[in-house]
Amino acid sequence: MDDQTRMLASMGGLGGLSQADVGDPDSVRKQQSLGQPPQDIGDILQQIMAITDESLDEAQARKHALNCHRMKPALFSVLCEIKEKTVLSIRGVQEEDPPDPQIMRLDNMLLAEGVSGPEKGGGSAAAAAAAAAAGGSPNDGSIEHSDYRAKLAQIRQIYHSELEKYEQACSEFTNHVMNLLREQSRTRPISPKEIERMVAIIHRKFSSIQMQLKQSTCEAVMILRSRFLDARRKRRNFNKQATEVLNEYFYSHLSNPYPSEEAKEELAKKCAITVSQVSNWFGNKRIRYKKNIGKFQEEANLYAVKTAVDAANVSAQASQANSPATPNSGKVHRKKYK
DNA sequence: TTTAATGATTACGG
DNA sequence: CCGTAATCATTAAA
Repeated sequence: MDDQTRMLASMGGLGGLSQADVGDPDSVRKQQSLGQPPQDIGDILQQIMAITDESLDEAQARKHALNCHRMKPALFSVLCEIKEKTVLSIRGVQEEDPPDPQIMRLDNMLLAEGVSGPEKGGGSAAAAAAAAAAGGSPNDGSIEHSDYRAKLAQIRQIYHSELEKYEQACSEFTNHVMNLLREQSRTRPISPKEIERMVAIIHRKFSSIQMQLKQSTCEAVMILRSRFLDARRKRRNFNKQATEVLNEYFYSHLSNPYPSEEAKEELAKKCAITVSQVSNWFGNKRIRYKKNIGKFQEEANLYAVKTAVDAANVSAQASQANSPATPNSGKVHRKKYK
């Protein structure tokens, strides 16, 4: 619109309103070559320039009259041509820009998270894949997962409704502007091409607004993911029996508390946790024990006598060739390593 | 509500 | 990848 106002201004500057040599010499020459007296052109231009000073009704009538003037098509095309030359530099600046990498990244992510893209099927599948890929716990994952899915669906719904709102607003605005420009093209040199360009500009603006929506949606998804998929936020202490098994192993191998992969697997099975959880536990235990042996002395003694008792039981049972009950007696595995 | 315990993650070295 | 050490975030205890 800037160019249009400038156009008017320049016309006003050139005009002198009643002079015969109004406007670009080119245009005058063209008009003359069409066999029209220059005075006619000047008169029309004067009417156009004066239109803003008239009352609304007068202006309306004047516009209609001008639009029906026999000179209108020729004058219109000439003015459009002049204008095209004037705004050429501006138009060169923003041509078709290639797809913004930023928005492509956002789009890809939204698609991957199942926020945009096809309907529910794809979405939940993506969510499931994401949850599984994060090394989810097979245990209580179902509850969290359904919760996660519900939240994701909520985000998706908001996203889509917002998107729809934007699109509607965009088309509404576009229509409005198009109608306005079409109406104004009765008295101002606005070519269809220019209207097209304006529409493109509007779409660009709206898509940049949409990018903000996508951005914030992505953020929301990331937060959601970190809340539900980051196990730190959903930590559950191991149950009593599991820590007992782990501690038993730890204190009975205090001189070398590094379970082999095999041993880890067995411990994991016994404790109903994953191998990596066993590794985490031993890592934490070792460092914390080392850091403050005194604090763990009591615990160490406790498990020492425990294993001693167990050992005694085992030997007693072995001597009796009997072992039906006591499922939780930590069988001391003769380890082969070292 | 403050504090200790605890499982998980991260940074870094081998 | 495995381990250590520091740190985070949550849970249980005070």
